[in-house]
Amino acid sequence: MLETIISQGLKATGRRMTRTRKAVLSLLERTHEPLSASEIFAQLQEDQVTIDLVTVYRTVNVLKDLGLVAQLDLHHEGQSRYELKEGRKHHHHIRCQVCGKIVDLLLCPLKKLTKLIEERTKFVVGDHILEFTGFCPQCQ
Amino acid sequence: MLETIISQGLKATGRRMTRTRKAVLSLLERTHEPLSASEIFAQLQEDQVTIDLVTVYRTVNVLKDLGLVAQLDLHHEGQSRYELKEGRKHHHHIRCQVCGKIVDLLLCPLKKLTKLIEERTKFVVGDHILEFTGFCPQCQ
DNA sequence: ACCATTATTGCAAGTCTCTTGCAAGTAATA
DNA sequence: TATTACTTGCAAGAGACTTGCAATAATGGT
Ligand SMILES: [Mn+2]
Ligand SMILES: [Mn+2]
Ligand SMILES: [Zn+2]
Ligand SMILES: [Zn+2]
Repeated sequence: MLETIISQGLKATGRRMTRTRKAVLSLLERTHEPLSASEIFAQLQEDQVTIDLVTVYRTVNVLKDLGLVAQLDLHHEGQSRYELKEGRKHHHHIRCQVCGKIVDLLLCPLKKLTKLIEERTKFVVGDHILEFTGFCPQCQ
Repeated sequence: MLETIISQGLKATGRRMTRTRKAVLSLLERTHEPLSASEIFAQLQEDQVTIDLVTVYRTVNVLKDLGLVAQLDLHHEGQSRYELKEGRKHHHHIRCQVCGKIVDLLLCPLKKLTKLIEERTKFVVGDHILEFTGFCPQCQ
């Protein structure tokens, strides 16, 4: 169970499992789009969970430190989004530029390209971001 | 000449070529890395050009509207960067996570993938962003 | 070259996302 | 249950970017 896995990660780094961390985790677990801090905050308010926006930021940063959450900076959004990594593999996203809907692209075409780039640039390639925008079926 | 091309674009949209716009353009023209607004501001100060940071923001937005400048949102940078599109083709970037150096990748591997994504997601794909991070030759 | 028109600029203030300081609250361990 | 130290909420701050407005300057016609 996710909460158990994460409790271990927290404990291993001298941190504690708390009411608010459980609430953020459970929301991320049942949501299938990456959420921004303010969206997490708003949804938890709706769920009658007492939490401060500052705590949301601190919580997603802890989860990111533990490697349990990915932080996405989508083009021109001006805010980060967060999604659970646990149990999902590396992937990318496409976002509708009309309604904002975000869909997982369960692929990554960049393994070979990375090698080519390292040869050409003499960089050691670490990470990459890849994101598509367009019009979703409803907004065409 | 670039300034002539751009004067036409400005005029066609009821805008004017000004001292500050010339200064920003000439800086972007002679710079080979994408610049942030504050970098443009700082460099112009150094060049003895009197300009306000607000005007830099307004200028890059005008140039973006005219399709003459690309706005890049690099991962976790927290600020946008701008580069001239005029005379350069679509490409992507790699950034050194130590020193911040940004290098052009004169390639784009995403033509075929776009078609696949449209089939799978039923989105109409518009644009994409692709960026690599890593360690440049000096910082390894 | 001058004037009238209207876009542009600089300054101040505002917005938005995200971070930090600190006292009060609470989880973990014995 | 008592101790310890991590976590929280509130207030304040930082940084990127935007907006309101009066002063300034580019443009086009004379
Ligand atoms: Mn995803
Ligand atoms: Mn470039
Ligand atoms: Zn990938
Ligand atoms: Zn591309």
